[in-house]
Amino acid sequence: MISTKGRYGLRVMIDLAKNDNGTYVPLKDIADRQEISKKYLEIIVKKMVEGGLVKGSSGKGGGYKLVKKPEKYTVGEILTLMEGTISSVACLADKSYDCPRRKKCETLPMWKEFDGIVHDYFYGKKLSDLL
Amino acid sequence: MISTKGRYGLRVMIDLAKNDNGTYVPLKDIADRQEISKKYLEIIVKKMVEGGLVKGSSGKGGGYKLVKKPEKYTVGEILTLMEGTISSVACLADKSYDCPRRKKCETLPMWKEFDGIVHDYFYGKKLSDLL
DNA sequence: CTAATTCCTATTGACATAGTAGGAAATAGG
DNA sequence: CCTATTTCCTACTATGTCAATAGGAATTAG
Repeated sequence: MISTKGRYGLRVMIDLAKNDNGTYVPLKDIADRQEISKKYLEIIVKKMVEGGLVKGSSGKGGGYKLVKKPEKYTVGEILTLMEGTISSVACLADKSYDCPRRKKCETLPMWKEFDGIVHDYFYGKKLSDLL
Repeated sequence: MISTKGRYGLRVMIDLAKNDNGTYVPLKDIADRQEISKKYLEIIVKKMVEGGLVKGSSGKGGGYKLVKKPEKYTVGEILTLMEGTISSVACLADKSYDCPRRKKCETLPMWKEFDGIVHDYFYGKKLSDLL
């Protein structure tokens, strides 16, 4: 299940794309438009800055802006950053985890196939597709 | 993310299907084969009994058995019972929830489309496909 | 200098997850 | 009837995540 981090994060990205006029967009404006607490959005946006999705600028006239064009972002990369993983099962979320039942597990192939579908869907969808 | 309830539940169903000889299969055997604590499986299987997926019988010679043929179960119905919902976002998980931003939400159509894909995948997959 | 804004740390309440523990009730077979 | 086996039931617990809130420090444009 996608949490508010992923859902709100995506909405922030869309908001930034829609209100991009070259300058920085203050978080307060985004919070007002999206009807999400600005305080909570700070946590969300901080992650996005750390993950390199957006750029922040302090001080008056500051705010946030996208670092590339909306068509260059995939929904997948945004969700993966915000959620940590997009995998549907713990077995596949941690790539380094080597399950002892890997070979005999009857469900693993299904989870892998499903994960592939999910991956293809979200990485095939661009931020610009949501505007 | 599918929790152990859904993952283990599915494995119990597969185990029951594979070891179905007309009689009841004791949980101890399933726990041994699946390498999952029997105590924990009790919680899992209890849900499956309540949900009508399997039938339980107490006492010596007791255990659990499927109530229909493996090809009559979909993975979707099993996961939905165990997880509560299979929806990827809270907005869609609770059918009665009427989001005030429903009309202007730019992400909702995507979540709906994605949920459709997930639904089709899991409800199109039969328990018998996993044997 | 000031107002606006991000940046940073800490805290909280509620809930879910992944179990464990102990025993009561039921039942088949001798 | 007795016993071994098995489900059924209630309770408990530790850990973590979620969804925030709170207060203030640092930064910067005008």
